[in-house]
Amino acid sequence: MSVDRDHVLKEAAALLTRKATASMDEIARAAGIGRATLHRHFSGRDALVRALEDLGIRQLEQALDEARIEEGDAADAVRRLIASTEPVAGIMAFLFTENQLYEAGLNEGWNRLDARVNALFRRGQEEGAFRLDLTSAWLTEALYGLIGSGAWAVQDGRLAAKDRTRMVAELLLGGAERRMKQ
Amino acid sequence: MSVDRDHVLKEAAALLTRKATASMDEIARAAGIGRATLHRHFSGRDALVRALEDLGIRQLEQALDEARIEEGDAADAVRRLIASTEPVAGIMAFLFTENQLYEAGLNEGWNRLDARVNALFRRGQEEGAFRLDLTSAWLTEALYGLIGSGAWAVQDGRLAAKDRTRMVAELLLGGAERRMKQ
DNA sequence: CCCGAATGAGACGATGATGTCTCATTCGGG
DNA sequence: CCCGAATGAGACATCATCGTCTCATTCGGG
Repeated sequence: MSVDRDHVLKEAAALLTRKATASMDEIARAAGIGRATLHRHFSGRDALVRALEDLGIRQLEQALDEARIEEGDAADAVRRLIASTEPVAGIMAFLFTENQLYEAGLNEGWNRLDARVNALFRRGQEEGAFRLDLTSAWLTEALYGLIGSGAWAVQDGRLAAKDRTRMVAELLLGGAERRMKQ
Repeated sequence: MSVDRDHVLKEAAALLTRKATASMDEIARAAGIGRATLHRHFSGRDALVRALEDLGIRQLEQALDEARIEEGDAADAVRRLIASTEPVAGIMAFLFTENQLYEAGLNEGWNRLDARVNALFRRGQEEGAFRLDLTSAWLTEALYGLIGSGAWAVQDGRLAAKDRTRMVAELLLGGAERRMKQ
């Protein structure tokens, strides 16, 4: 009987990723519940989006932990990170575009994640694994962008789901890694 | 007196890229005209967005022509392409996300552009300049995504405008180019 | 089995955006 | 200079969505 809050959020993310202007009624239908019930769990659209942000941040943070990005070879850490973002990619794609639309640097948790990812790329640069002419800020930005692109491409059938991790990782790292020989 | 249609579209694109839900009134103000006048030129919001798509496609096509992507070294062609998308990057970022939201493969002009960019990457692969394990479809997707990421990063001040072309091109090509030595 | 809590369906007023319209003003070509 | 075309401001009805509310129904724990 009781509604699974996280399930609702996941359905909402999936729908909003495709159609950012979806109405509360559409979101409710997509989650398989009534509009009234949706309002009982999220006081309004803003609250829903904020909860969505929280879920995304929580899950991405979990992905960062699982990937143990602070350990071992930086390039491998990036590969593990991309692999473990697999189930979060949809929500990330939504939040990534959403964040462009509103003022940036607003969310505390997001800044914390950003710093962690940034640190990973900086570590890679300091260890000599990553190029220095591409800033770690840009590499971070590119990581988000490519994960989003990958998620969309999979969603629209332009990319096989099983290839997503490899395609994103190979493209990003191929550009980020320092070349032995040009 | 007469309103510059393209100028209105550019202002609209700039605003909508930041705030996709901007009202017709906001768009009109941003373009420096009255709401009534905006309606005189674009029968409705849908018509405006469609005109925006046309402008973006037209300008991107022009960028493809200017870059002469069919000529010379494929990697250099990609660099030229990214460089000449500089002034269109904002609109592209908007259209890229917009296209995710609506059903894909709908627009004729867009498919034509897609085919051209795709052909560029395929040519690079056939000429041995690009890796074969990353599909040309994915490289195309990644190009759009990185251009969008770059445009947003510049817009939000996270990336210097003068570095945009190089950052996008280096990251994309570094990943796309076949390595002599791993 | 039974009762309370949670849900779905739908009505309701409020709100904001839309598209159309009018009218006074302004611009620019002839 | 003058007249017509284009514009800006705003009024107006319409429409979609929102958030709240009610009520019948259903689910599940005790």
